Amino acid sequence: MTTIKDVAERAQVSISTVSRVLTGSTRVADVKSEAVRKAMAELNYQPNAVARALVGQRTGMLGLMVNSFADPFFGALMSGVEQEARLHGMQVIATEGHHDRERERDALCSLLARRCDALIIHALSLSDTELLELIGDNTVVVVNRYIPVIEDRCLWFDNFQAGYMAAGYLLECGHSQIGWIGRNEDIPDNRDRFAGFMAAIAEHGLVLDDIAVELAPGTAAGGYQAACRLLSKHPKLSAIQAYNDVMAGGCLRALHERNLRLPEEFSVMGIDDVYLSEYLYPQLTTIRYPIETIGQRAVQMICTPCDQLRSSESCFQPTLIERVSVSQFSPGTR
Amino acid sequence: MTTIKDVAERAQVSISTVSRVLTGSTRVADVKSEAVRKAMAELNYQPNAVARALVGQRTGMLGLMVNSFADPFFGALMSGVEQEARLHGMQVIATEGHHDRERERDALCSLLARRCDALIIHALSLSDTELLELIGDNTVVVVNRYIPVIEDRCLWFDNFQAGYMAAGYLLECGHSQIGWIGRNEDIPDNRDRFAGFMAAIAEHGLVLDDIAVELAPGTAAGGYQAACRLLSKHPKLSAIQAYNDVMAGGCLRALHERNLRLPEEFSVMGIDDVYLSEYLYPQLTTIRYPIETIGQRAVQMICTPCDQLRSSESCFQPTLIERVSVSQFSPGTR
DNA sequence: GTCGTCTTTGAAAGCGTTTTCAGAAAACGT
DNA sequence: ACGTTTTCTGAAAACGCTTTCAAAGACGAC
Repeated sequence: MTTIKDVAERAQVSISTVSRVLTGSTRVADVKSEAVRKAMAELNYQPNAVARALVGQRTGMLGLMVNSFADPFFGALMSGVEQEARLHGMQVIATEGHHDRERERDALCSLLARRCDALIIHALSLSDTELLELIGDNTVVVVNRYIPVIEDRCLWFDNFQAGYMAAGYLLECGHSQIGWIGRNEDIPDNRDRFAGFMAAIAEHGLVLDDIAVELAPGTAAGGYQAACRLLSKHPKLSAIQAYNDVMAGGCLRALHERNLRLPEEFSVMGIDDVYLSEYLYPQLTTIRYPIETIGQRAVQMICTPCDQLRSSESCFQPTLIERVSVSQFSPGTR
Repeated sequence: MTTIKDVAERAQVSISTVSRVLTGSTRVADVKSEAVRKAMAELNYQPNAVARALVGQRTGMLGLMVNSFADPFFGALMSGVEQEARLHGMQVIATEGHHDRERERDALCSLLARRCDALIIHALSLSDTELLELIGDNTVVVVNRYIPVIEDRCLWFDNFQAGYMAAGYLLECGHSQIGWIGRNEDIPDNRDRFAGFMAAIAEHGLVLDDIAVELAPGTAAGGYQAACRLLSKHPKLSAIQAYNDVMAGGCLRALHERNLRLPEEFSVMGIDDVYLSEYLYPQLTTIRYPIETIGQRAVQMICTPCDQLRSSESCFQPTLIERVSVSQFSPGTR
């Protein structure tokens, strides 16, 4: 690798001068500046970002931790983050937490050891205390999670409202025999969505006993299994609300296998509005989680000076995306 | 940030000694070693990876460039890479190329400037020459692309065979009026898949004129549009082969809108076998592109000493994944 | 011609590590 | 007790860069 020294020698100047034309911090005589530029081009010189980071106390790297790269939800988050990061000249460095305490801890440590200028974290398995201890006084933005002590560094989604809105829509469509397919892991998202869901149900005069509930892993396969159990146990159901779109996808498969006409005979609703949901059949009616926007916003919080950052909500609100998987309840069609 | 110096002072030893217990390179007296360990714990010391990288000429970072994080195909690639990288104690640092020459160049330069120990590159827009010039003598693995000069650093997929296999399967099922939905960008993947497709068609005694072809952007929306055009222009079609699963997904939507019963009345086939395809309705019959495996293998090529690496194919072969979107052609059902 | 003011430059310190080198202390053999 | 190894340790150089500091020139004013 050619270094600044090589360039300096070739251009017959000191390394200080080369550094100056590199950073543009100080005026350099035109002749020398030109010579340096020529030497750099000839040697195909590329400044060593590692050395720069060491002396400048700034790596230009943005650490990002998500559960899994393969999940389209996190794909959207990462895309939002990378786009905005690039705008600010930052490089994303990413790890997977895999919803596992040890992995999340390791991943975070690795990011920290590499001295990222800031971290964007989506962690589910670490406790608030552990997380806070790990991040120390580093600049972070925590997405999809609300931690009181660092409220101003959190961006989260109103999961309660999402569940509430979903149930509300289903009820509005006339469904009263509704099933809930949730995750069997006790994570806040699941709790809040279910709580919102139940709140709407209760407001409507129904009680928990009217609701069929099945839990499974938060995957399509999980959704499929839960739906199968639900359908065999509760033949009178006319609609299912899934924890998220991916589980709803599995749920649809179970319904198709039973040769139900969708949405005429049965309605399904998701939450998240991931990439996938538009291509399911029927296209999934869902609640939008603006995760890409959250990613962009996280980067803005990090890269924009406080005074320029027009303050806005930290809690993102759900919006209803009406596609075709939910229809009015028509008694007796089934 | 606490540095090695702080630890040294606290433990009453020189920084050399601290460094030694850190790296474990030399024996250190038990008393001192213990003191150092204690000091590190008390100060919550984490060695600075930047400084280590500078002196050690090794960053422990694996640069990865893909088209887009949000695309499930690349999600799978990234997942494969990260898993294997973690096994080897490497950290992934990723960028998006967005299928754009400038972006790809910038992304690569950024990775190079950061002195990644190796690069895994998926680039479509850069020419072979440009790519070779950029990478210089860095360690790289190029995925999904064959560059003769660095054949031994390439991992690619037999796209021709994939197209050939797909058409073969469709023909075997009795279809003879087949449509092709391709990408309107002239990329090698598209060319090769189509060439393979046509080769099988020709072997079967059919000619190009028997084939309906429509091109569109390589997205679900593109697939949808192309399918709409195809169906209105060629009413006698009984099957469509799409460039990939995502386009096939859009294609299915067009078919559903026309109220065709699938797969009885119409068959659709994809290529890639991404995450998505299992949850389409009907579940997509496709050709598997083992992209996650390719990602893992790329890391192995980088991290495993040559002599230990049991040599294996650089060209990955497609396999047929029979799901339900393709059925035997039965004349007159439509 | 002398002085003060700018502009431009190179030397050197420093960023946080690892590693080489050589010296001090301990252990060993006779 | 003495020389010879062996073990352990700290000083210092190095990695490639930025930045401070001070010196050298250039220039104009008097």
